[in-house]
Amino acid sequence: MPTIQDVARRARVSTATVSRVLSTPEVVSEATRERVMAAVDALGYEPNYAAKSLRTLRTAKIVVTVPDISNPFFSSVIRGAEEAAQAAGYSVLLGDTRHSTEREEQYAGMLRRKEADGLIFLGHRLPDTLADLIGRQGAKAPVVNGCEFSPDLGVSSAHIDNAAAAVEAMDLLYDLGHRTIGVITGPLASPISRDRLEGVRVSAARHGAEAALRIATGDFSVELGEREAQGLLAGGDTPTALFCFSDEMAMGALAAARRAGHRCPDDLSLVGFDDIRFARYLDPALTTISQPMEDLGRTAVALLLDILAGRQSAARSVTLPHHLAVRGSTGPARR
Amino acid sequence: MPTIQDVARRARVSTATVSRVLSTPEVVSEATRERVMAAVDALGYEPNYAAKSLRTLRTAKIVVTVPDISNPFFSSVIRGAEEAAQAAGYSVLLGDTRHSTEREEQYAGMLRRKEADGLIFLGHRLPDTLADLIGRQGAKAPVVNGCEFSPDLGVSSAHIDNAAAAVEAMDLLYDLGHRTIGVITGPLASPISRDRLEGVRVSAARHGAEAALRIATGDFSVELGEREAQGLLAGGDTPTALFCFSDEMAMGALAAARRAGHRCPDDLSLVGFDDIRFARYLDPALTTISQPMEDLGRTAVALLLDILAGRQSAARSVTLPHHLAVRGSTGPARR
DNA sequence: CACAAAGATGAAATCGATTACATGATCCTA
DNA sequence: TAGGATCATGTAATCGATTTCATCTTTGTG
Repeated sequence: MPTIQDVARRARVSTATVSRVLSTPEVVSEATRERVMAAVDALGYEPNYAAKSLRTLRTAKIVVTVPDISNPFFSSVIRGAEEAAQAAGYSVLLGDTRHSTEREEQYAGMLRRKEADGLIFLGHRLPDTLADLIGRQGAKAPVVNGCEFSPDLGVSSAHIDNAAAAVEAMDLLYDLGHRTIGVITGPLASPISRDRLEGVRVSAARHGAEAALRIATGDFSVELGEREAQGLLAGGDTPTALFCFSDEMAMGALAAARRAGHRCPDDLSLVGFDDIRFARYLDPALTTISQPMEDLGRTAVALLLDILAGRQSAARSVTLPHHLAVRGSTGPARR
Repeated sequence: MPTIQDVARRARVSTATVSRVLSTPEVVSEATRERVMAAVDALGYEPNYAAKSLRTLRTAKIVVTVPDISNPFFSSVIRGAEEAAQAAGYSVLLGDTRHSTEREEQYAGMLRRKEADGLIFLGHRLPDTLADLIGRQGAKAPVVNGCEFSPDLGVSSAHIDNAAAAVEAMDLLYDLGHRTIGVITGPLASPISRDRLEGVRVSAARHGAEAALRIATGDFSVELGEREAQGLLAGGDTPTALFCFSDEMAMGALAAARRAGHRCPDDLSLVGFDDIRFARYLDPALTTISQPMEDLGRTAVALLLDILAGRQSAARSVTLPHHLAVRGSTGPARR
């Protein structure tokens, strides 16, 4: 691999000039510039990244941690993040934490080692390492939350209005005449779940149906969606509608309902959350809250870049629009 | 941020000793080691990554490029890759190429800049940059293919026996009495598609049904699966079974079939490929070729690590086992 | 007890870039 | 035409680690 020295020698200039040609060509004379570029091309020179990074203290990398990359919601958010990062000259270090605190800490360590310039976390847990960092640097800490909103963390974030979305979903069901409604939440440790649950309660209260709520705790996975739905549909006073906090869980719930002999939407209405690519291909097509997943990723990156550029004094939280996509899985309650 | 100098000063030793304590503690006396570690802890020292990398010429990073991270097959492979990389002390740089040659080249450039030690590509296109590298270094080039097998590229790879898998899928359909069978392939530029198509033809020939094959070209996406299925089901001499080269396309095909009034599996049998997490939750549960997706990722990383460790002289290709998961979407042909 | 071997540590070169400062050449203006 | 301003380029310090080689101490052996 040729170094800047080789290029300098070949072009008969100093390394300083080579460096200038590559980063601030306008201060170099036309003739020299051409000579240097010729040498660069001839040798196939590319600046060594580690050397550059050591000198400039910039890595042009951001870490994105995610509890499970094989979850389509997260992979779509990552996709948006990767796109925006790439466009801004950054690359993405992927951290699949598999819900493990230890791995989260490990990835957070990359910031301390100057292995990355910033970090976006898509889960809800803020690793201790980062909490320290935020304690010291406040809003200047290069950390952004990808889709949850926890005002108390003091971290910028991109998210939708989860409570409002949940209200819309529940309102739809009540308007269709449902009374006894089952809800399968995500892990309650996550603010995203708590916000949605809050929305569920608000809507139920408004419709005087709080006592008719049937709440089960899931974890966003298709497996638990199936199991919890089975539980909800087994008891007496069976719900006539189910609201799942993720499309994956709705998929599981649909399978459970089918197995229990309920037809959707005739016997059971179903609402999901996220609007993953497959939602509309289910049978029936899934009514769901549509989140701008890629945009969440892009926005998170934009927030992080603002911090890295130093134009950010307080934590900002951006609320992106969502909408309720009404499809075939919801229908009037049968009496 | 404290540097190795700060630690050395505080522990009253040279930087060489600090470095030794951290990388080869056994050559340092007990007393010194403790003194140094105390200083490390007190200062919260972490070795600067760029400096280390500059000196050692190792980055402990591998690039994984993928045509579309939001595709569940790819995200599962990536998941396995990330896990294996992490376990071996490497981290993963994610390259979502969005099927763009330009982006592929861009990521390949990371190898030249020593921004990463190796690269795994999950698509089928080998960027020119890498072709050069392989031309120069042969099997020692730190490049591995993630799921396609192209012997002519001279690149190690991890994959299943796609042709054999396709034969099994088709045999199942013929054994169920189907004759006119529709096939929705992936892009024919990809060897993976061509191998599977070859398997399809072999099975058809064996059953004397080559003339009854109906072949459409898809791109692995749910959207094209739907459209191509619609086309196949519209013509005269409608197939009674469909074999799709991805579960996503099968999902689209299922939706198209439903819309066209075919019931699955009564009127139309359906076989997918991949066995993504959702396959078994479709209605009916999808019969499909089950690929060890995470294992493909892990194996690709293992191959790459072998190359990086210098214990690899010729390109190796590892064939992992697959199996045909027979579920509800296939049934006897109605006459 | 002398001398070699083994063990522990330090001094300094090195990796490959960037950049502050110095220098020399050219140009313009009074 | 002298003097400063402007422009182009070079010299060398610097970023923060690792590692070779040298030095000094300790231990072991005949």
